[in-house]
Parts: sequence; structure tokens; C-alpha cells
Amino acid sequence: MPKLQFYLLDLRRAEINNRQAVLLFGRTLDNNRICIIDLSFLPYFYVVPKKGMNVQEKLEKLEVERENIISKVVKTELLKKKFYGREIDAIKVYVPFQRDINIIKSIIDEWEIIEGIYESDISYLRRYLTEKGIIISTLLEADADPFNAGFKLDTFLAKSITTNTEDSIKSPKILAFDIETYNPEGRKIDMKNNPIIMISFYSEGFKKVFTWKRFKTDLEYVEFVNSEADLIGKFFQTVGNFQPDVITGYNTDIFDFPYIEERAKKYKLNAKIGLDNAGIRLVKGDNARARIPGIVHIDNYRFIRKAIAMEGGYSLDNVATKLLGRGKKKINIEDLYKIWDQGNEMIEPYCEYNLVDSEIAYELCRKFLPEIIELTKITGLSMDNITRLGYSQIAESFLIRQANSFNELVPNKPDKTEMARRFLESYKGSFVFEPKPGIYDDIVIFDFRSLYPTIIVSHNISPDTIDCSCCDNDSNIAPDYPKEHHFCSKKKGFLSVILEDLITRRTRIKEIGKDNLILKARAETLKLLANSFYGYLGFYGARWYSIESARVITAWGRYYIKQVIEKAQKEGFIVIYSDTDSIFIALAKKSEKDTLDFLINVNESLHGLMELEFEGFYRRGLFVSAKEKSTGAKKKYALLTREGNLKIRGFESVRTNWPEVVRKVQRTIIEGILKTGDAEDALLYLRNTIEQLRNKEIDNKDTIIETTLQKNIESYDNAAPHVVVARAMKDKGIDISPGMKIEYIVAEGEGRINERAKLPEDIKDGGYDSDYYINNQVIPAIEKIFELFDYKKEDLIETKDQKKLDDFWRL
DNA sequence: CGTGACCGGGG
DNA sequence: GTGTACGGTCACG
Repeated sequence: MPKLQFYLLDLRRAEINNRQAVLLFGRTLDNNRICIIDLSFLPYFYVVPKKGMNVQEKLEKLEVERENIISKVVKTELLKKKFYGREIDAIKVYVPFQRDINIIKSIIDEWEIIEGIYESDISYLRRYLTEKGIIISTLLEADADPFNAGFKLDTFLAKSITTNTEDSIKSPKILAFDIETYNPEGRKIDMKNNPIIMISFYSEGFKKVFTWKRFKTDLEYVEFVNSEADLIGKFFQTVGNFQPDVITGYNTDIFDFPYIEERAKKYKLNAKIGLDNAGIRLVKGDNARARIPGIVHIDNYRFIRKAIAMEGGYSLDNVATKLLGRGKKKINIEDLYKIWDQGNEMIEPYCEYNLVDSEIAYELCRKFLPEIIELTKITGLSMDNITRLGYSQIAESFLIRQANSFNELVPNKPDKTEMARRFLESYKGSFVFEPKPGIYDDIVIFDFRSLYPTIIVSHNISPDTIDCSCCDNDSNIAPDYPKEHHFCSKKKGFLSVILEDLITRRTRIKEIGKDNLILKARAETLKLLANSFYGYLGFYGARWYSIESARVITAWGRYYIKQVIEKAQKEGFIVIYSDTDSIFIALAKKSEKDTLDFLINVNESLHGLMELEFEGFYRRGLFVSAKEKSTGAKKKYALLTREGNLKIRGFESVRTNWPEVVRKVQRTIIEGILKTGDAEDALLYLRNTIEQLRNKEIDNKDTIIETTLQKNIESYDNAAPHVVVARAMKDKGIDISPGMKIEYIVAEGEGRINERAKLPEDIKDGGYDSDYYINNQVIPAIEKIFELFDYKKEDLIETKDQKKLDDFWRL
């Protein structure tokens, strides 16, 4: 029998031949999907006995019966392990099945002769991967015989599995899909009552849209079926035939897959989509997700939301526009239900729309897959997990995997009381040098490269080096931190070793891989991972929780950034702003070269891996004051790059929720001030807008305020403006339900705001309340900016000549 | 103003 | 397979 070579894609736990089994799903070099069953790996956990107690014998005799199932210990081994760096004796306890662990554990928990039980909650599959050194996505070699398990693909029973290469899958078969559903206007999504009306698929050389109403069309990829039930049948059939390695979409975890599952249930369809014939496995709740056994499921929305900060929200259209340079097909999706009811060729553009969504999802997945695979290779986590878990869990998984090679026992998770206690523990964070509100010319920004990770390495901060007994209390102490804790200066800690490795690997990869996409992805990934450990140490749910370590890290962080600030000031630079690891310096009378010399100078004084980096030169910057205060607001500024681009941070209040007229005025004013260096033109522009509002020259649609209705209108006691409008809509016969976006305009006239909030369609051109829009919308949004130039509210509203406006437009 | 509930995204 | 996402806004007392 020749050896099978295959790229590992997914794993599952199963019981086969009355043994605990690992199912390894992969793709062979000659492009077949296969499943290898490995029965060789026994589940286990550790018991640490009290000093001098003989626990091993008692363990080996242990046998429990629960609900007609007998659980017992297969064998034990006495081992020397380490716990927080200290040597201890531990008994490794093997059981036949994963399910036996909790049963056996609950018995041992009561024993007086034990100190503790460890690693009983480490997932069997993760343990398997760690111990065998197997990494998902890489090439494995199996010596295996054919085996009939009744699965959808060739299945083998492994005699041995080896891993000897870092070679990972180059071009996995990705299949993207998207569903469109019947959804009457403004209604909440209702999976129980509203059907799926079309489903699209997209892959390289594969386009398909299935729908169950016929109309005349030339689109060759549209295929008609007879009913929703047939449509869903087609979905399972298409996935089955295509045999994807990766199935992807947008928000598929909580929308498309649950929807398909719900509708399949209605028609009693067998949703055996998993390669082991299991159905879609849905996990509900906050961390909802859909698992398809044997197939990697990447929900782009899930991954992008946690990996990329996105201005303008995470709608597919916005995400695709920003990341791929192309958006969705422009069409009114709210009208789909009406057009569906009509059932004519008006449906056609919606098929195109449906297909484009799949295509975009496909492209997004392709774009991020290299990075996802890299993270998988570094952390050992599955792609499903990498794309869904939070950073603290990724960091922890990584530590667990490393612990094995350090022979370290993994600490247990904290219980509820412990977590509650930790939750209340707080600590001093980073240092912020508050900006003096104002406008500054010629700015340079420096920031520490991976400040916290490099501090961890440089100062040997680690849960196993804190307060060691081999060093005295004065060594290695953070300057402005109470001298309660010290870190070992003789032996390197577990965390510092791991981080040093991550950082040096990243630096090396960054150097050699400037033009290589995969290496770039790997460098980014290493940075991401390195940055997550500081947060992890202070996270109340962490196994290696060490708030003291986190405190010392921020203490050193404050120390280093303050050193840079002081040094800059001593050398005659004007420090404008600093937050955590970055510093904004006004050049004042200094030259560019002076700033770069300063940078070199600072770096000479920093030890180890620590480094201050040049971020960029800026032509001008604007810092406003905080609400009700004269000090500068944190994280709220706007910069103008040398290329003339705007970088606006923290003026977040003016985004959605505000009428267009306000958003536009704020942005234009910031841009004008930054480009000219004074507020004269901006003031003219503002006054002009105010004047236009007064003269009703601003379009009604730019004054629309949008608010989401949170609950049934009957259950509101005090009527907010949007509630009043929602009631009016209901009187007009429009169906109103929670979740609906209510649009309204504040009309001119007497009375309270909520009495004057009206449906846009009920307001004649210019029927809005100019004073309201000027005083409660426009002015608050720009007040702080004009304060920088000593303008008072009264100055802003006053009108003046408009000649200069023409100049302003030419900016 | 403070606290607690709810939302995102999908049609 | 789970807890504890997370950071903001809105409702309500």
C-alpha cells in the first residue's frame, strides 16, 4: 500500500470500532478529498498528588459506572513536570474516551490525597495536534488501509501518520455562497416564516444562481427549480458535488447557514452536508457559529470584524469597497419582496446582485486565506477557530501548545468566584500627554515598535519569573511602580522566551520578505500575536493570569514614553501629544534632520529589542479640547499628510445618526483649516451653510435624522422623536416593528422636538426647522474646532460677505 | 446622570 | 463546546 500524502484541512472527534478516534479530513496531492481515521491516541489528563501520597495505584484501579457506561483508567505514568517553572511530580492518567475524563475527574476531585487535577479541559483534538506536532493546512503522510465508515469520501484507517514538512496547501478549493430571502420592508429577519428565494455560488470558473420563480432571462448562470425545498436540496447537492476545501460567505455563521438549517427543518430535508454525514452544526448564543464537519468554514464577516478596524462599519458593501476596491451591485434590496411577489423579469437584476455577493465573498476569502493559514501554522489552531476566537484565546492556545515543549503543566481556568475577584482588579494603564488644543505646523510622529512585547522580553516579565526566590527584591523593578514585585534576572521566563522568538522571527521575516505576500502575512500575524500577550496577562479568564505582570508592563511603558518626551523637550522640540507608545512632535525651529538624529539618539539608549520608529511627517495637525474641559481630548485629532491626505481620528460622533448636512460641514471645515492653516475660509463656509439652512437652500434629504426603533411602539412610555414618527407611520398603514430604521426631519413650528419630528415625505421642501439644525446639530459638531481660533458661538452664526467663498472651493 | 439591555451583520 | 466578545448607544428610572 503506497503512502497517502494529503493536506490536512479539518479534524473531528468520533468513536469508531469502540475506540476514541480522530478523523483527519484532507486533500491528497492528486486532488481527492479523503478521511483518515487515527485510533492511536488516548485521551489523558494529569493528577498532582499531595507530598508522599501514593495515588497511582488507586487511580489504576478506578472504575465508575454512570448511566450504564463504565468509565475507567487505562494506564498511568509518573512524570516530572514543571508548574510555573518549579519541578513537580505529576501522574499522567489515560482514559479510553474523551467523555470519561469528566466522569473520572469528578470522582478524583473528592480525594484528600491529591493536590490538583490539570489539563482535564484541554480539547482532545488540540492535544492530538500538539503532541503529534501536526499542523492544520500542512502536508502529512499516512500509512493507512481502506476502511468503510459510510462517509462521503474515501476513508482509511491509519497505521501511522507523519509530518515532515512545512509545506502547506497552495490553492484550496474555495466555494462562496450567498442567499437572498423574502423579507417585507423594514421587518426583522424571520427565518421561520419567510422563505429563501435564491442562492448563489461562486468559485474559480464556477457561477450559479438557483431560484424558484421562473422569468425570462439570458443569464446563463441562472437555473430554475420548482420550490424552496428544491432550492435547498440544490444547495446541499451543489456543495456535495463541488467538494470544497473551504466554504465561505458573509455573515454565514449567523445568517445563511442558520437560515438554510431552519428552512431545511421545515421541509424535513436531510441536511447531511458534513463529509462524515453529520449536518450543519450550529452553536447558538453570543459566539454563534456554523460548523460543517470536514470542510473549513470561513465567515468573512467574523474574521474581518475582529482583524481589521473598519471606518464606516462592516456592511459587505463597505468592507468590499475598502478592501477590494469594488462594492456590491447597487440595487434596492428592500424592494426584493415586492418584485418577488410580482414574479416577472424584474427578478433578474437581483440574481446578478446575489451572484456578486458570492463573488465578493470569494475574493475576500482568497485575500485573507494566506494570513489565516499563517496564523494556523504559528498557533496550531484550526482555520475555523483562528477566524472566530478572540485574541486572548488565540494567545492562550499558543501558550498551551508551547507549554508542551517546555514540559510545563497548563494551569486550570479560574472558577467563577476567582473570575469575579479578578474582574474587579484594576490597574493603571498607559501614559497620555494631553494635547494643548490648537493647530500645529510640521509634525513628526514616532512610535515604539511593539512596545509591550519588547518590554516583556527586555525585562523578563513572565508568570513564572515573578517574585523568584533566587533574586532579591531590588532587581529589575519598574521605576514608578511600588516595589512589591520583582522579576528574575537569572533565568529567562516562559513568556519572555516565547515572545523573544516571535519578535526576532518577525524581524527576520520582515527583512527577507519585503516583496513576498506570504511572508508579509506571516510578519503581520506574528505582530498580532505578540501584541496580544499583554492583554492576555490582565484578562480575568486567563489560565496564566498575572495582573502584576500586566501592571509592571504598563509601568515600564509609561517610563519609556516619558523618557522620550523629556528628551525631546530638553532638545528644544515641542511635544504636542503622546499616547501609550506614540509621540507627536512639532518641529518648531528644528529641521527634519534634527528629528531623525533625535530618533537615532533615543534608540542608542534603548536596550535589547526595544525600538522607537519613525511613523511619518505631517504638514499640519488639529487637536481639539475635550467636552467641558480646556485640556485636549484624547485620541481626537486630524492630520494632513504631505501628500495632502486627511487623517481624521476620533471625531466619531459625526458619522451615522447625524444628518448629512452636519457630516459634510464638519469634514469640509477640518479639511479647510488643515490646508490653509487658518479658519477664515472655514468660517465663511460655515456661515454659508448656516445661511443656506436659514434660507432653506439645503436639500431636505440632507436634514434627515435616522434612528433605529428598539422595541414595539406600544411599550414606549416617553415618546422620543423617532417613536412619535413610528406611530405616525403605523397610522398610515405602514407595518412597524422593532429593528426598523426610522427616518425623520424636525419641522419648523412651535412645541417640543418630538412633536415636530415628522416623516420626510410629509415635509415640504425647506420645511425643516432651521434653528434646530443650526443650534443643535451643526454648531455642536464644529464648535470645538473654532474654539481653537477663539471664535465664540455668536461669531459663528453671524453672516458676512461671501465673496471669499469662491476661493474656498478652489482648495 | 447612572445603570442595564441590546446591538453589530445578514434581507 | 464554553465561559467571559467589546465597545458603543439607547432606554428608563
